[in-house]
Amino acid sequence: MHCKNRCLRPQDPATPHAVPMKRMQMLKYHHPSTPPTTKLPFRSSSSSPPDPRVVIDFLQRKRKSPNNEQQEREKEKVQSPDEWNDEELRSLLSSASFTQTHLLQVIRALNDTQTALRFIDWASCHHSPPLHGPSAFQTLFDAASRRLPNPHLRLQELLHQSRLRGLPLSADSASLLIHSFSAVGWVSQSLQIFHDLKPHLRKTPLYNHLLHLLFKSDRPSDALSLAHHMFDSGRRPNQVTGAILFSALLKRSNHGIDEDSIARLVLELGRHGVFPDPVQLTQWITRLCRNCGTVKAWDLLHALKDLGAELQVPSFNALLASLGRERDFHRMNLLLAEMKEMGVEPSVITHGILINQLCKSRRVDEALQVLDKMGKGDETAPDVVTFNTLIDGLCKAGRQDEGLGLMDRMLMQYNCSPNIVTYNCLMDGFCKAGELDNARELFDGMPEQGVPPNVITMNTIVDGMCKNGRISSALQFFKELRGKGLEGNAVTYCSLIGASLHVNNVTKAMELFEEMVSGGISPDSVTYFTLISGLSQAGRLEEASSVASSMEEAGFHLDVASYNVLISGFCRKKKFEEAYKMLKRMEEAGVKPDEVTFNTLIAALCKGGDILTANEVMSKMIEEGCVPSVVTYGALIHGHCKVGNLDEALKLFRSKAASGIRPNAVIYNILIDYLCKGNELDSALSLMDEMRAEGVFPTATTYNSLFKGLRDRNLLDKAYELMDKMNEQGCNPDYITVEILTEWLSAVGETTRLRRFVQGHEVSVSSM
DNA sequence: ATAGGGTTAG
Repeated sequence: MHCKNRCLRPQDPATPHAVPMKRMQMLKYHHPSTPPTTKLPFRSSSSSPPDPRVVIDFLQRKRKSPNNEQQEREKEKVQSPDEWNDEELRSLLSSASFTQTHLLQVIRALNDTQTALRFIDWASCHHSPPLHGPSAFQTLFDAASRRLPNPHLRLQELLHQSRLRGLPLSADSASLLIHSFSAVGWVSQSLQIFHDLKPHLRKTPLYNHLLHLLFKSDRPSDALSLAHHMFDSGRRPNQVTGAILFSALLKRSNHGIDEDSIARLVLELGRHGVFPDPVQLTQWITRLCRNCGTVKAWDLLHALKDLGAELQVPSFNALLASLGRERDFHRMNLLLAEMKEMGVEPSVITHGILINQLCKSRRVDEALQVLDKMGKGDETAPDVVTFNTLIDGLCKAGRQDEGLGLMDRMLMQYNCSPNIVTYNCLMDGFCKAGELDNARELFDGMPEQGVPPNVITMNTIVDGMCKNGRISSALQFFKELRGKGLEGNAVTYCSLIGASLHVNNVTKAMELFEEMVSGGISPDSVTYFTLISGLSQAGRLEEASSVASSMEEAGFHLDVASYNVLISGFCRKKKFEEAYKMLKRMEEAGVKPDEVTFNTLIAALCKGGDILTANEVMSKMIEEGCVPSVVTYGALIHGHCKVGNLDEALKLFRSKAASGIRPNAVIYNILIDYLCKGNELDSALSLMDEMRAEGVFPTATTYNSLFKGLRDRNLLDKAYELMDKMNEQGCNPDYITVEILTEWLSAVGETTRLRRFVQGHEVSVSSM
């Protein structure tokens, strides 16, 4: 009786000891799915099984001890079972009750792997029923994994032997091997084992282990594919799967991966009842909002809600805040209604988000109403952040006095102490309103309230002083605080530099810049822009260009606005070559010229009377996908006026107005100015009427042009009429208005009317 | 929840 193809025949004369590899790979072992059909003849019917100990002794006694060379050679081969006296071993194991279990006991008890392998091979052929190979190897793996040190090396060798025999791994063997290999970082070996495993043996815990391994090995996208593979093959995730995926995918290091794919994964887990905890869900929502927009986050939240996930206020808050940032009040209201319906109580944060949104939308009174609806003295009571939001809102709406009042109220009615932010907001409000003294008073009171000023406080006041033209006070204040240990930062210097440039004090600006850099404060992109813009406007293009170079050297890229400001500077100096060079540099740097870039060039060309080239640039503008706007046509209209072609200017004005481009005050002002200069005062006046009829309010510039025209013709009464209109309309005269009228009205002895005008009273009635 | 800029036509 031969066991062809199923086992190695011990009597095969060609290969008594070493079996060629090809033959080896043909070895087929007994496998549960392919039960042996052949019955072996040497089964005895009798008696109890022999003591496994006896078998073990036999196996070990009979085993030849091969020399090292032989051992090396034989490693790659399945050991021939011929080494034992076949008949003797057969009779030893012939008892019918010597089962698979006993065989495994024998294998387990054999200390020596080589002997064990030989025995497995023998028993797979000669025993009846044949030994089940995968189980035998599982026994070997199990034993090897317990022996220290380096069980993984022994397991690797055994795995090799198992593969040589074409044996599939049992689920337990695979799990054991994967655990051992992954513990020493053998990721691809672990994956290979998993891959070779029959799909029905790939159980959830094994998936979990590999998912964990892949994340630990910094292969998040592989982990993600494995997870998707898991779901696709119908394997159910459990809580552990969820715990691994949720926490790993929220880590900073795993932020590169596709959010969509993650969202799908979260949903898939949810379908199996595995949900992120409320904190994780909130983090997901925040991240989805930031990276993919609120719609994705909205969908996820609602899908999870439908799947029965536990939803808590913070998750809603995250979504509400993001909807607020997008000004999506409709969805905010829907979500709030849903919360109410689900019985999720809004928290202080929820109310804070609402208040913040209302304030940012300039609806401060409604925000104050929300405050009144909140609790007092319980956990739904407004906190310092709530008050700060409101105070800031009031200040930004120019209601800084009410802000101050609210600061008192928060302490008195809510027992809530103002903090540094409260003070900073209020001081900013006073500074922006030009009430520097009030700001200073608050500042001086801070230490005794136990709220020491910080760098934001300093910057707020420094900027306030700068914006109110008090640069030397600002410098003085800065110096004073430095003496008290407060250090400035890029923002401090930015305010000071910007203000210096604003008053054309380039020397001071550069000095401050030097001081800043030598003080170890790195300029940021805002500082660079401030410098470039200020220097360009001051006509210091060389310096501006060199700052732009340092900006690039510092690793910042110039943005469109920076290039535009430089181009505009060169244009103002009529250095068109330089302007075009800058345009080229900009394009080379990959920054696309925008509407402003083209308008700058067109305006400069028009100003120089080169309408032809201006039109060419406008064609390029359209080619590049930019749409000419009111500003573009305004520049061209100005160009036509400039070269004395008022008719062409009006023609363009009419045609563009007809095609739906609404002229603005600037365009009317240009035309009115040139009409006045061209002695067409009546047309100018009727254009102003038209302007009003179109809903465009005349500005001081409009009136200035007309006053000049009227003065040249000495049309006093018409001037009084306009002065009244100006007052009625609430249009403040600027210094030019005052200059023209002062000169004209004093010359004709009508200074009273001028005074009344400046004070805002009616001037045309002569009974004064 | 707080601080600095935002370019073009009169």
